[in-house]
Amino acid sequence: MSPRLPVAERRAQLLQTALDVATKDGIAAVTVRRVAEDAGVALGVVHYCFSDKDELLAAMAQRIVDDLVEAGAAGLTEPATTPDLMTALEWALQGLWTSIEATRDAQLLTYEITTFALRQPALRAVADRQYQVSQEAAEGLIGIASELAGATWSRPLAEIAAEALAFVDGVTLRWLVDGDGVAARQRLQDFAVYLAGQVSDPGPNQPAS
Amino acid sequence: MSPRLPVAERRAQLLQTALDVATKDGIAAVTVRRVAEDAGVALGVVHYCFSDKDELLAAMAQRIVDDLVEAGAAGLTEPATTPDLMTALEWALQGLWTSIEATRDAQLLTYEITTFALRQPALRAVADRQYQVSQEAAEGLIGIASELAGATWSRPLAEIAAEALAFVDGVTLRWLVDGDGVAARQRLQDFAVYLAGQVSDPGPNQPAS
DNA sequence: GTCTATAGTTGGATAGAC
DNA sequence: GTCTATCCAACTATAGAC
Repeated sequence: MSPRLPVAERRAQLLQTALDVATKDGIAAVTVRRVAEDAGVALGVVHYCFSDKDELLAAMAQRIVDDLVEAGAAGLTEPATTPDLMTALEWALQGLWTSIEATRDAQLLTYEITTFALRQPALRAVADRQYQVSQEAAEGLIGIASELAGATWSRPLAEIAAEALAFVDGVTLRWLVDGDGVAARQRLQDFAVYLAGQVSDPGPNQPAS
Repeated sequence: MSPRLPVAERRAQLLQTALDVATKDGIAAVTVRRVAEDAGVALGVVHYCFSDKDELLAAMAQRIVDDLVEAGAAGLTEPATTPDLMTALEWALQGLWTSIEATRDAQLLTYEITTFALRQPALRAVADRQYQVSQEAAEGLIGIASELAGATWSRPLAEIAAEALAFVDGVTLRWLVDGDGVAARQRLQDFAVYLAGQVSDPGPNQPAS
């Protein structure tokens, strides 16, 4: 059925198939059989490319984190005009939310991966790295927003970013349950106001009052 | 091995065993076999008490939610003195955190249940109810704190509580990964400061300056 | 009414064919 | 080097014994 392929290409194909399955039906639906079937290869081919199921899951988790890095970097394009801090933070959070809302299943999957990784000692590093990457992305996003506005934080950027990350996580999780995107956006808006207050120097660009 | 028992008692026993398994090893470890084995009964007994595995899982989710209600109610005891708003909010959040920190596995399980329920159309109501209950608990806790201080919120209590709930969720999730309880407590402390600013009337009891 | 013994399904892994 | 055919373990569910 499927033509003979070098192992590296097969691996990539199977990894993508596994991610498709997980995104669509959850991590519990990822079985060696299901992946083989969806990819159109025999069962054993998966075990030829991945020593066991755990290696496949670890590769999936790694890919998701890598994609996160890429998406985070892509979202950090600077606008032409120079906004005040609150406007910059609103842009950052609303832009972030737009991409979250467009990838519901992928968001749900990241929470599944996190809890899954926390239960499996072998995947502990995956969860750690997931947050490390998210933390860096948050610092990048908030750092750029404050640079645009020329503002200076009154507390370490890392801690500001950690709080923002926690809030976005919580808001996203609730949105996954209640589906209320309007409420989620409003909560992020409120949080932008809070963040904008965490500065020692608000920068040169102040909003018209 | 195990003596004959009326179905209601068996059901309660098996439900508790299932929760113990899930708390210890995750929801994926909850199999009909494992529950039967840990409870010391034959396999079929579980199917006699629960029509199928889904009913067992649904019952587990319901029990967790019920326990949440109970724990929330228990935490709402009023102290003797009358604090200012920020002190009251700190008490509320730090007390909440103490109970979260003491039940790490149970916290992880609630996130697992949430994502699990979101993947299973039949359990959709479980996730909804999980948040409904949490929301009510949050409103209760924050409502009491502000009543103690005699403060009046500038926005609907429901929305204040929703934001606090989101933040606590996010902070807890991260703590599950990085284990940094000190950082978590500090984040909740910062959030208490934010909340204390969300009033139209801070109440009669002001902190000594 | 309660529990046991057994059937049938799905899953992970591997020896060996090409 | 790549893939197929097969094995064995673990699971859910039920028919029927006590």
